[in-house]
Amino acid sequence: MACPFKSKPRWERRKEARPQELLAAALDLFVERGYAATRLDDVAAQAGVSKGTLYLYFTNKEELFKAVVRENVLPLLSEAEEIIDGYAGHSAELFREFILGWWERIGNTKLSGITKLMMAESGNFPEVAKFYHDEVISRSNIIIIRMLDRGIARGEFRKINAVQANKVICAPIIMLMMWKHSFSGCQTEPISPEEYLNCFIDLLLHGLLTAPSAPLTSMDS
Amino acid sequence: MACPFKSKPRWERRKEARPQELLAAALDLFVERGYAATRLDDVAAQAGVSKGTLYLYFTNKEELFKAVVRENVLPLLSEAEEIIDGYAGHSAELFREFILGWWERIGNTKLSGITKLMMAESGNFPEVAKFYHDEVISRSNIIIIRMLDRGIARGEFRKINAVQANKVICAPIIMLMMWKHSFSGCQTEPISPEEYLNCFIDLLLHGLLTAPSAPLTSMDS
Amino acid sequence: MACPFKSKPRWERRKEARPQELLAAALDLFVERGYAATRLDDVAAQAGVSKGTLYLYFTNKEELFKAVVRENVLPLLSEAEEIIDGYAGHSAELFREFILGWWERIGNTKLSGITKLMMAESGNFPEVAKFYHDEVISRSNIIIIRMLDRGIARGEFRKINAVQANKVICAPIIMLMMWKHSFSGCQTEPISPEEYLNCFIDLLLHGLLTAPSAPLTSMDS
Amino acid sequence: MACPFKSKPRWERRKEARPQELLAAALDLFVERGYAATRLDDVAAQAGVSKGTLYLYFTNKEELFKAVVRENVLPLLSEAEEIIDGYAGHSAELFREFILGWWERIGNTKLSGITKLMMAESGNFPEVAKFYHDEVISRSNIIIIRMLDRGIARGEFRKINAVQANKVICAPIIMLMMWKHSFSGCQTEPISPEEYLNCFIDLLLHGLLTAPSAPLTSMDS
DNA sequence: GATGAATGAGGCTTCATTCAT
DNA sequence: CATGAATGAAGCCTCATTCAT
Repeated sequence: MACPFKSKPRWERRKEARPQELLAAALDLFVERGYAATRLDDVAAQAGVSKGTLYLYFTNKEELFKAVVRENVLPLLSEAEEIIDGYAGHSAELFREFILGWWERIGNTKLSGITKLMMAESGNFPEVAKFYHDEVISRSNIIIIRMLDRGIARGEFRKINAVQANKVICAPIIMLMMWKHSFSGCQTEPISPEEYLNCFIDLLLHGLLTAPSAPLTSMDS
Repeated sequence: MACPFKSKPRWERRKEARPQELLAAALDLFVERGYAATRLDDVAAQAGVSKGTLYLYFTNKEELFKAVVRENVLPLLSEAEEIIDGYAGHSAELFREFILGWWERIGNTKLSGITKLMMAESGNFPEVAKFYHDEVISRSNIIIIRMLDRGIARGEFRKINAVQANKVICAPIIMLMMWKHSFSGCQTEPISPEEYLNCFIDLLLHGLLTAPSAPLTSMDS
Repeated sequence: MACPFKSKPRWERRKEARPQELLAAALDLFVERGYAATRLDDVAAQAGVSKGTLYLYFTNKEELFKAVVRENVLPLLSEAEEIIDGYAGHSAELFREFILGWWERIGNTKLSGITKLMMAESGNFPEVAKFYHDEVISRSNIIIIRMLDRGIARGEFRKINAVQANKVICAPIIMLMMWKHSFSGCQTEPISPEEYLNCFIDLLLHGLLTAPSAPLTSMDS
Repeated sequence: MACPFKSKPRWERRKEARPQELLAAALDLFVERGYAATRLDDVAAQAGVSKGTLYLYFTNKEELFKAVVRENVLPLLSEAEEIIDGYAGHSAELFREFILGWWERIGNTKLSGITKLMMAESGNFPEVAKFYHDEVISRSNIIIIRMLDRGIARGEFRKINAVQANKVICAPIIMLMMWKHSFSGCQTEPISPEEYLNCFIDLLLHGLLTAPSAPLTSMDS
């Protein structure tokens, strides 16, 4: 939006700036409307260029979307991987920081819309789905499973099935993103992400029961 | 499914059965492809009628969808409300039965696709979203919150914020439905719903930590 | 163009008549402008319908073109095959009748434009080219080769290589069609097809030389 | 191809070589894809310059094409005219040498693609068609007619209508060029140009019949 | 009631040409 | 001279909705 390039002539700077401007516009619109409902005309218009210009930089809609993901999402995964590998404290604290850090950098950002979009439309765009699955979902799963295994190995977590728990734990995180982009016009009392996350962390770590001794034995089956 | 028209002659029965056949076809296709991507041609074709006929029974795509929800989802909510109100046992057991019963009647059914569809496309169809929010989501929330409050009131659950916990608890349930309809072609190792649900119930009730005494005091903030 | 259906209501007759009207319009425009340069909008407009209607009857441009060929060209090939198989006279006379008959039914018709079109654009539309080659060109070649072999077997033609001669003989026939659709605006003195064909038949049967003894021995190499 | 700029420094040579490089690239692509389907981007890219540069040397696509013809085709016509005017032998031998020489210099060359292209697309580009007709076709016709008249005048050819025969004789020559560029992906057994040409010369000179006395009198009509 | 032919706006993509630098 | 970013008209195809019969 801001245009700090006034000292340069309008035209010369474009080669470098255009892709970024287009990616920013594309991110906005993909997040706002979804993949199928985003018209490339509108992306171009929002970036302040004509329809044809977009095709100078991105082969087609699919590649534009992939570029949005590469530009915005993948770096965050790398960052997360590094942080976790270097962490020294209690696994519960790691989880807490991971979840809150994720919220700060993704959940509370336009990027949450990408997650929502892919959950919503992967079925209709298999190529895009495959790309996203391979580049984002697989890596995300590995990150969480690694954290769980770390906690179990250090005796800080109960011995649970990390692969299953990964899915269960992901769910509230993903859902918080989805709610941000679903029924946003309908929520009488919108979710407070902070309270939601604290509630989630609390439940995740302590469970629901008052007494640690479970009243249900059927769980073992 | 049920056919309460036995007393009428066949051709007349057929006439009154039309809406049911259309609703069944619409359910199938909405679930398979989503709202926007479902073509009314295909709905009519799958129901064995012409496209024009569809418009005799349903004003437009939106009303068709609403009718699908009314026909298939709302009765299940009423049923759930009744069961819960009449339950006498431990709240943990109620939760367990609720979750597994939900899986049996919705999650493991085409109906899960409706949930997924609404999460995915509500943003692009505000009218539909409002309808679904008012008729389904609000009522679902009330059901779960009532169960939580019951557990707290009976001293079986910790004193948590039921409104927040509702969201957190819903999340893995909803996500299990979404995964059934997202990246289904990409999953190298598909989720086992049973294991997932057991893991969820276990975590929900017991939490993640080995010791009941939480190592994190920052939770209170 | 003429509309002899006034007694029927406009709407009812369409189902039967539409494909034919569309095929006629498509033939006209394909012949006039070529494959790539023919816009489906124009085909529809010339048939008096909207763009979308065309797609009710033909999947896409390629299928429309194939249908034009199937409707207009293939029946003529069948007819030619029958005539030749039943012919009893001298092979020179058969050739003469074949060529003049071809001129009457194809060359002097819009259909000549199809031949021209395929020669012109097969390279850019491989799928269409394959179809046309398999359905039309191969069969045409077989027809002419059969006539040549017949003449040789009956001692009426010299013993020549029928496969090669087929190509050589086809050439003036095809070229006459091509000229009709190429440089038609440039021809100061347009070709007279009848004179051209007589000249061709004469040359084909008698050759160019005054004396039957060839002055060139190098031909054998 | 030849580089007559050796006396100049390299960078200046390059400047003057630009049009040649562009023409070479244009020839390649026009021949490969046709007139309409050739994109000027590709021409510029193949010549190693930017798209804008192309417009420094050629006003537009049409002028570029004309320049390709002027550069590559017209010199060959002049050469042919000279050879024929200076020929002393039997007209049959002249024809033979003309045809084989044409094959060597045009037919068996990229240039054949120009002929094919003009036959294919002249209808959609009247300006180009007029240019090509005036500069190439008319002159070619004159050349062949002159050879026929020479043969008749010297008593070496039968007294035929040279103007018509010109067309008939051109046809197999042109068609051989067209086949090189049409259905090239479909040909199960591709044409051998040498055999084709020998067959053509043989038929042209001797005709098809076994006996010189024609069995058909209807030819005179 | 039932039909299904017809519509036409709208979306993705291409490419000859222009022009500021 | 040379560049190459930008344009925008145009073409193929889809699909919710209408309506004459």
